[in-house]
Amino acid sequence: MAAHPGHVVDRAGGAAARHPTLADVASAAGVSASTASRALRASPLVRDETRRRVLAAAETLGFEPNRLARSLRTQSSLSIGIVVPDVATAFWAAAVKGAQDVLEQAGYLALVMSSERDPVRERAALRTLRAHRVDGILLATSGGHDSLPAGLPVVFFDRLVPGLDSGRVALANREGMVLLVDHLHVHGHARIGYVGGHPGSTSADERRAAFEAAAARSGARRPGYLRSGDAMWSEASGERAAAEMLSLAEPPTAIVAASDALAVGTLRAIRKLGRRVPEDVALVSFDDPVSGDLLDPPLTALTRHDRESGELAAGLLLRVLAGDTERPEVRIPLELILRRSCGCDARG
Amino acid sequence: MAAHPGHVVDRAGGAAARHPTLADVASAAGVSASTASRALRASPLVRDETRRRVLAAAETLGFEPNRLARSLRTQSSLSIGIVVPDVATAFWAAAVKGAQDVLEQAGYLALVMSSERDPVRERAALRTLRAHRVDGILLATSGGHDSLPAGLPVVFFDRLVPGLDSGRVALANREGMVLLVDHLHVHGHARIGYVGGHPGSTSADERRAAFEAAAARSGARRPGYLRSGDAMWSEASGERAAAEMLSLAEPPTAIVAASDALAVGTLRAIRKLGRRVPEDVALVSFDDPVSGDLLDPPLTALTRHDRESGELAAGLLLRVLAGDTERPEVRIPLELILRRSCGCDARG
DNA sequence: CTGAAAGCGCTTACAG
DNA sequence: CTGAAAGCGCTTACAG
Repeated sequence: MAAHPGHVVDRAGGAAARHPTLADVASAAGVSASTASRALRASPLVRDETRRRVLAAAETLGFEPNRLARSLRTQSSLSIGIVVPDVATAFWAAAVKGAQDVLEQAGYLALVMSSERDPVRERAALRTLRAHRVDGILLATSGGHDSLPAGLPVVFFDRLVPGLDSGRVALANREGMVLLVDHLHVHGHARIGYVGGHPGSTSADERRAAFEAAAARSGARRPGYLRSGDAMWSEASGERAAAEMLSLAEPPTAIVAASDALAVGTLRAIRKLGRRVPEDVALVSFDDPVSGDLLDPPLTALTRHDRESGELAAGLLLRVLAGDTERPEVRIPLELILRRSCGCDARG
Repeated sequence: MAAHPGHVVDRAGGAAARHPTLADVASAAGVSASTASRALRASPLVRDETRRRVLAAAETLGFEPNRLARSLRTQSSLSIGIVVPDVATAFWAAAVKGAQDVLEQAGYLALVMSSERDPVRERAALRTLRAHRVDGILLATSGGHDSLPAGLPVVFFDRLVPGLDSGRVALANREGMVLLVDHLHVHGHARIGYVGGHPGSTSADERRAAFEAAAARSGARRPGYLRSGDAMWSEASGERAAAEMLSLAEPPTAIVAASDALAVGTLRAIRKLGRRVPEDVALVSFDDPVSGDLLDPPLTALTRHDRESGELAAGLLLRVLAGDTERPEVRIPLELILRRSCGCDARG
């Protein structure tokens, strides 16, 4: 398959043409490999005229330095691993993009992997990343953190595991939840249900705890008002949880959904039961869903800061790589967007 | 920053601990590096007892073979580059995920980059990928294909450039558009407007051409009925285009939007003008938007096949890498989802 | 300012 | 079945 060393393959043929090497450039320019290397790396040790010759040779040959060889020699891959539960989920897609942008800006290559919420696959991803000798890792963990590479800087984001990291970034889950519940109190609701994320992650646990604390103030806690979706926080699981809650003898008059997908599932459940939002049940969502203002009714929710999560995490990691010894925990503040589903009559 | 060779850094210290090397494993197991390598790679040339000793040594040392060194030596990186306009866009996020899954299944690492729809950045991404010696590329091009690495297998997807590739995958744009327009004809519409994607990409051009051909059959083509959004196919640009169209003296009675974002923008424009869907203007969308069934009104649209695009493209590339010489063009068929925005009274 | 030499961590003919 | 040696493509002290 691959060309045998020394056996040059026809460029027109099916096999890949051999990449020109530094030695090729050097001999074309009539200098040694050392000099060619220095010229390309803009070393001050090389004469201008020489540098020009080397650059010209590199240009005509279409030379692209082999990063693998360079990394091996310099003992630094200039690459960063990013692992998230699922890159195709809107939140992580945006967060990863944000992180990748700041990393590439700084000259790093991002290696992105999905753990599929499986600790085993997360461990496998971490191993692969280690095999590629990444200089650091951005991790939204699904539980594989028992095998964190020792000595490798790791910044946790969205899903935290205090103690083993080089920094942490997450949304202000508690404060955001308080915003939501307090607003429902303003509308006079006392029987408030909760459709939460699957316990075990930072956001699921923090949001739920904050909900319980805030809802306790309205004094109306009922068994069956506290429910959770599945590990994927899927729409379907939110729909199921909401449907069960709404079938109680005394159903809640308002529901807080802990995420966009859960909110959309809840909305679907309410719709199927033939109830109206917000007249029969008010609904607020932690994350603003896609086109949240165009849903029927427009959803009251917290602002999204998806990109920012990734950008901040990448920024922290970069600082650690630069030698900074601080290991801060950063929280991203959220704001309430008033629309119609809570009972407000705000225009979209 | 990096540990100097030979200078072992304290594991507890801030700097990264040196990775154990094959030589470390070999000496721990009391064999040569050659034998250690063979044992780890499951070569039949090594005695069972020896293999066991090597494996045990690797285990205790936490040895993870350096892929960079391996790739350099074997002249095969086992990595594939994927470049798309924007990984944070739902369609590409899903397509990339699909591709990544099949590539990883086959033992490849995916290197994912966004071109931001900029040919200059696309070229830069391709150069980076070449520097990392990827074995092949999956490309949803934004125009940087004048510098395609010669001899490297490239499979185009979603955005095609026939001729220079090793295969192509795209949605059945023409057939899908015909489905949409024909359905509007069924509802009796003769004045049909079009909010399309920015010209220059496969999907924008094919969809528009198909629309024009299909709409011509209803005989009612008006100047001003054919509009385009911006290069990002953004909601805002769709809203603008739709608003202009609806301000015509004789506005269309139905609109076809060439994408989900464009459709959502169009919906927003209609809403702001105080018109009703479908009573005043019917609306159909090429791509089904997120929660399309929960919008007000639920949107008639074509089924999504986001993941599939990536999976098929990756599959084609894998086949090329395995030596297959076919260079097929694959089209993914789309189906119509009838909801309310077209005038049907289907229940969500 | 330039070049010869060593070495990063692997794999793989080659010889035994 | 095992080991010594060469080499993948770079970078960087070291000597001139």
